[in-house]
Amino acid sequence: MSLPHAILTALVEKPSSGLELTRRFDRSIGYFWSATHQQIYRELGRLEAEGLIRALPGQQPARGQKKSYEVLPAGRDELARWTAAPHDPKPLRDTMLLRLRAAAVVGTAGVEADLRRHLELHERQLAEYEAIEKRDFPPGRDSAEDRLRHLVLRAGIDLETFWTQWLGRALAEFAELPGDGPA
Amino acid sequence: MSLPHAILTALVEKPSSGLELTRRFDRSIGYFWSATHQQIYRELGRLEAEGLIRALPGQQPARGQKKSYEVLPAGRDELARWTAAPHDPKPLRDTMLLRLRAAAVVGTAGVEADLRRHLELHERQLAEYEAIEKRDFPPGRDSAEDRLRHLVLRAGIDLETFWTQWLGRALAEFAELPGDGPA
DNA sequence: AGGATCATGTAAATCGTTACATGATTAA
DNA sequence: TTAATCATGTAACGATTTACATGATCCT
Repeated sequence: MSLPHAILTALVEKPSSGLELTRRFDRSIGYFWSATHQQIYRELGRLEAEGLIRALPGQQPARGQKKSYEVLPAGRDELARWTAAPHDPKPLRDTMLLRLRAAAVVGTAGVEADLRRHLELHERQLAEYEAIEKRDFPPGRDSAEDRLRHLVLRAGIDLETFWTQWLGRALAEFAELPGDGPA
Repeated sequence: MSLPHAILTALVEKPSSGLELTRRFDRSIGYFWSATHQQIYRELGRLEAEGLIRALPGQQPARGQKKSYEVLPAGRDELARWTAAPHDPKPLRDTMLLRLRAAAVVGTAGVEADLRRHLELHERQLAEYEAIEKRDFPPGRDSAEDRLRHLVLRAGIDLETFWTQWLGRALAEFAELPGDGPA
């Protein structure tokens, strides 16, 4: 039940159309919450029906016409309520870890190449986050919003750092391992 | 499409009944792939229908009767194929990070208590993983399977370490922040 | 005999992904 | 004028979650 609140957050930050939201969910928002345009349009419809957002006035609702939304007071209240409410952390679900556990019983053939590919992907992501940090959070300027957003970006940086280190360690292990046998 | 392969991995490690699998998905398997008993029973049915697993012979299929499964050769082949195939890493989706981003626009009231609660939960999880590491992976003994399983556990330990550190930093930020205003 | 727990399922709702459909705008 | 792209959707399916249902076994 987080997608509607991700959209509310994005719209409070800046009223947007469905496609603009989609773009933002591929960039900054997407660093901690991803969504496709199909999810976004469906959810925009629901949020509007519930009276939490509304289309900006002065726009005809024709298909193919741009339609921007803004958050209504009820939407802001709901977002504040959700943000303050306790939520349990979700258990981890990671395919690569599962594949390594599987490799322990069916053999390691083929996994190493994908470990290397993942390492490259995470290194690229890490470099992108660090560029954003340098650009958007220079030392000194620190409003409360800035510090919170910087904190979120730090989580992304630290997580990508973890993955690059762990994948490096995994590849080092593979180098020492015997062949591809099922054990 | 990873749940069937998580179940195959578990069953290759040791043939089990649905409830036994459920218990294992609350313990070791669950450290990187969680599943409820409803998912597990449904998937066991599918895997059996596809001829990848079978009920251990010599058991009547009555309701409420324990029924154990083992992996057939076709199941082991499918698991090896899936393990070797490339998979893209899934984008991050984390509720706490989203809530902090939301807090930047609707105010931080109430979040701090849950940050503290999460910190405790992650500290407990980290302690549990470290106890397992001490118990199951003493230095010296290192078969190929052991090294791979240890690697997976290390990921869990490092991830929990990241969270405890990041949550600590977040709480330190909150201590320096002004009141609960929407910015 | 009765209740707790073990064990296996069913049903319904929501969420997420993939594929497809359709109108509007812009540029060759 | 036609092709590409912008923009908004629909449809279908699979995965996940929550709630409920039911038989078997064990203990008192």
